[in-house]
Amino acid sequence: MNPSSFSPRPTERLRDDLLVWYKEVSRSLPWRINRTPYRVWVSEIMLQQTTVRAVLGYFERFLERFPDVDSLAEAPVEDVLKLWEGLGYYQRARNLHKAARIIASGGFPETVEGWMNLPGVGRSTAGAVCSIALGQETPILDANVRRVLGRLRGISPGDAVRESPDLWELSKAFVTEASDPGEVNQALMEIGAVVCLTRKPLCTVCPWSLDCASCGAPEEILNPPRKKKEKQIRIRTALIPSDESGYFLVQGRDRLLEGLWDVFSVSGPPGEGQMPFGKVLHEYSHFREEVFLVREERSLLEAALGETSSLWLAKGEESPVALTGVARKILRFRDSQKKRKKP
DNA sequence: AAATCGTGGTT
DNA sequence: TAACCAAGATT
Repeated sequence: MNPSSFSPRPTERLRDDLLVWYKEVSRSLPWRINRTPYRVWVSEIMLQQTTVRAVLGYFERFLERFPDVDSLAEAPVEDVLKLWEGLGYYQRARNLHKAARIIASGGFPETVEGWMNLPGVGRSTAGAVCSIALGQETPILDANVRRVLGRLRGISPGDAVRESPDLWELSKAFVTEASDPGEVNQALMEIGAVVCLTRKPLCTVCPWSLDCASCGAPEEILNPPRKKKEKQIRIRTALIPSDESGYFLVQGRDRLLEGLWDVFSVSGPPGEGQMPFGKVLHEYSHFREEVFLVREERSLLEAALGETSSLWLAKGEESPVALTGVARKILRFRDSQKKRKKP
């Protein structure tokens, strides 16, 4: 906490300083250049739980292939997933596509409530789109803003429930009567992304250092350890044709990885007599997976597949369908690769 | 309302 | 290297 001289200025003054700071240091990002509802919406969906760096390339490719909402609506969902391949949280892509078809027939929503009716759009994303693309005084409360405003007012992450009414109200105060509410919201996110860092915030370069209830606070206050839940380990065995000519691909599970393609596998460890020639580890949000790699006669695999719909991907061929992350790891796997221990 | 849903980078 | 983290939404 700040010493006795601590006396935060009114929100309006804080906003002014924030905007001055933002004008000086803001990164030039493609979705900040041309703030149409379509571009802002797509960027906000991609940026959910995803870093700016990871999104940049995807955003450019996506807008080149789908320059407007009509082209997105008309596309098959498989094409959308292929462009999303590797970005994760694939329900975002499916929801984006669904929403595009709704927008294509009914037009873009013009209110927060309207946007929230679209699949994949919650209050924070709706607030971002309405402020950035439509100039409305709509607040946001994403992870950045929750952390920044929580620290400003001394609300620890433990106290700040996900939908803290206090923090929503404070966020609303920042955009109220702002000349460019979208600019304010982006500045709030930006300061969270580059100054008010989760672990070690750069308070010395923060425009609010004299106003912040948490400036200089120890790290265990700023970022208290969360409850750690042990990640369950699941084991699978990927079955790869022994002639090494390629791979059988099958579709992902029900909700997890829906619509993506994976290397044909069975659950559990290799059976008796199956000597794995490799192992691939993969980490998901809430569990980790060990995939043993086993060779089998191609004819045996075809029999095992039975009626299961599958695709054949020749070795070295670029996949025309969207692959899961773990599938791409398996495809990259080479027998020769051996882990070298550091000297 | 706690669980679910991906991935790549950082520490 | 294991753990943590990033412009959340949905059920």
